[in-house]
Amino acid sequence: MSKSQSVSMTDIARHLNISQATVSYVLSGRASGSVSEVTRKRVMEAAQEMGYRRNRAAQALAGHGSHIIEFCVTGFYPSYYGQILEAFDVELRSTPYELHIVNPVFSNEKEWGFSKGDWPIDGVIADTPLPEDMLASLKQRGTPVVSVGLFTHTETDHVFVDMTPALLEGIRQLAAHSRRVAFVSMWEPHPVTVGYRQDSRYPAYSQVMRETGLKEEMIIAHESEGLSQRAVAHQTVRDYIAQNGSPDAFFCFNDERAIGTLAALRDMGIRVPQDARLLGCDGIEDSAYHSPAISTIQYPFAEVARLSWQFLLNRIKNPDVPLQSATLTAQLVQRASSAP
Amino acid sequence: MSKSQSVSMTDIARHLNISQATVSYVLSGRASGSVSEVTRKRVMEAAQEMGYRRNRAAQALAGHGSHIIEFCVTGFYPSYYGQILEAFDVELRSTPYELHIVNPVFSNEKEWGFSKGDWPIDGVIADTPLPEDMLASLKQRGTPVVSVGLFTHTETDHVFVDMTPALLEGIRQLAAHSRRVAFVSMWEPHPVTVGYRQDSRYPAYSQVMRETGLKEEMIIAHESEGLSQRAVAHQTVRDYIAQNGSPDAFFCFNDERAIGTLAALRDMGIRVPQDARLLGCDGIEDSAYHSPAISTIQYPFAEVARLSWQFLLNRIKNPDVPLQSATLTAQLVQRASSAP
DNA sequence: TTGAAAGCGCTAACAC
DNA sequence: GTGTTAGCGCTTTCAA
Repeated sequence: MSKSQSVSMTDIARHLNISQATVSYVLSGRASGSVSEVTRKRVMEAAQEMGYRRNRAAQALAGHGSHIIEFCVTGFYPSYYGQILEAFDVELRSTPYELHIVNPVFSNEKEWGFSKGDWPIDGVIADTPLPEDMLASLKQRGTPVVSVGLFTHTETDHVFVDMTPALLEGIRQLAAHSRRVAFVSMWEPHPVTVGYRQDSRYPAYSQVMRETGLKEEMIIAHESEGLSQRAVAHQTVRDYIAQNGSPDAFFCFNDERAIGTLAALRDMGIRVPQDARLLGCDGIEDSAYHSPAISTIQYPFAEVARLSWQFLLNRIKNPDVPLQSATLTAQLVQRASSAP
Repeated sequence: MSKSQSVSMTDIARHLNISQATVSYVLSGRASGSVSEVTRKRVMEAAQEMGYRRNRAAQALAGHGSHIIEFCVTGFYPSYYGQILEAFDVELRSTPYELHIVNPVFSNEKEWGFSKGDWPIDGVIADTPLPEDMLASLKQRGTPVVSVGLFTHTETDHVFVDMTPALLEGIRQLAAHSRRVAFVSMWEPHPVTVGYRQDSRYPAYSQVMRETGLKEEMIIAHESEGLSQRAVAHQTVRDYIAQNGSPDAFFCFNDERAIGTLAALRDMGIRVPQDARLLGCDGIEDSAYHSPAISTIQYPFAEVARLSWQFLLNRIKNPDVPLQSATLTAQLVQRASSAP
């Protein structure tokens, strides 16, 4: 492995015959008031010429704060991830902080001696529930955590997205004109979880089925190695219909599955919305561009990013503020796919 | 800002009344053969109990290598970014390396004294051309760089994706049955660039227009603040058709613009492929799921990730290997949208 | 088998 | 104004 040829402050100091501390003062701009203009100029020029770049690892080690925000999320694709990441990225653009994306599922594996991502961090944003031990260790060391989305930890700062009202509204509309409303889900119905909020999609679906006296029809399109969510949904729904005939309404766990379902229906010659109606969830951009446009529950990407960054920054600057939490209410977006 | 409460090796050493070096031996697993089993056990247990986590900044500073791979790309969304990022993420999952995503456009701004992303890095993968000065400074310090995709630097290791054959094939097919073939582009035609490869979409389009004697029709759908690529294309193409009547074929700069164009055509009551045919570029997953399915030039995401990671790792381990380069040839994927 | 000590590049308190 | 000095948490000789 090649030795890194970086230019250090010491190099500049030696070159200029001054002390390294002075170089630090100038380059960090911290006590630059107490450095003569002449020296300042010389340092800046030397830094430029010699190609100096700071070493953030050293800076973080010596000083306080790394300006790293660890963003816990389970992938970069599909678009839900892309859109939430983009929203946070935009939010941090005008700050000195930067996103360090970590997948808690894999980073926690102790395969490499220790997990990836053990950088000194100033805070974490969790778009997915954190493992118990990770949460505990963050708490112990006093690292600010904001948890975000549908599965927020209730004991950390959080921005919760409440889909229940929109979910009930949307599924009720589906049910109002249908005999069979299927739920294209990701999982079998869940036992109730603790420590963070329960996913509200199945409960909402189940409630409406009870209200209307319709029978629950679960179509489970799991995560699958090497297959996209929409590909799995496509196939699963096609098989399901072949075996069971078609429901006349589909509520899908997310827009990915809604898109896959739409493809399946097209394959089977079932027209949307005339023969079967469709409701997705998340509000990724794609849902609006399909034909027919897919009705969905709109996740407020930008607002989530804005608010949670505000919470996090607030706590970084002032660790002792009381628990910050907010609830954003997702909206039902009616489009052609669910028109009665 | 709260003082970080982390447990250090020194803490463990003090607790166990041994030297910090020994703790390092055990915990890093480096010279663990030469540490007694008893000591090893005690250290491991203490580390566990006290909640030790390594400090990668310190590790990187003291040792060699940070295991950070800087991935230069200009965003997380739309899906092209998501898919390329996901492909690399998968590739690195089984290694101790991790991706640090940096947008060279913004990271290079010197607004905070220095740019973001000045971490010690073991290598960089560039999905977008790097600014001259960044490239020079990487070269100077001997950091391995692999440049990737359609705009590869020719003087670094690179994995180039050649779209030209597929492009020519696709556009020729479009032209063969049409009187007006428009190019829904991102930019006005470019002057020739140096140092890295020229984008081949306009040249291919232009060549086919010359071959067939058809007139070039450029529809420019720029990047636009706060509007997605497909939204801009949607609007731009709609306006264009309203003013100029409709071409009977559209070659689009990427699938995002193809999706936007498809929406515009739908708005205008122009049927695809009967009245107008459509060809996209990139091969993002979405393109396959639209109706009609959109023909496209398939970017080989997984192969690019696999090959370029191989190149990079190779050079990290052996800095003096001769220039590594490969060309992957993109394939035309014919789907309903361009059926004659 | 273990410990002492130097040093990675930087910050920050303090002395001159 | 500028230099001296002591770390930050870790790796890595070199001695013991």
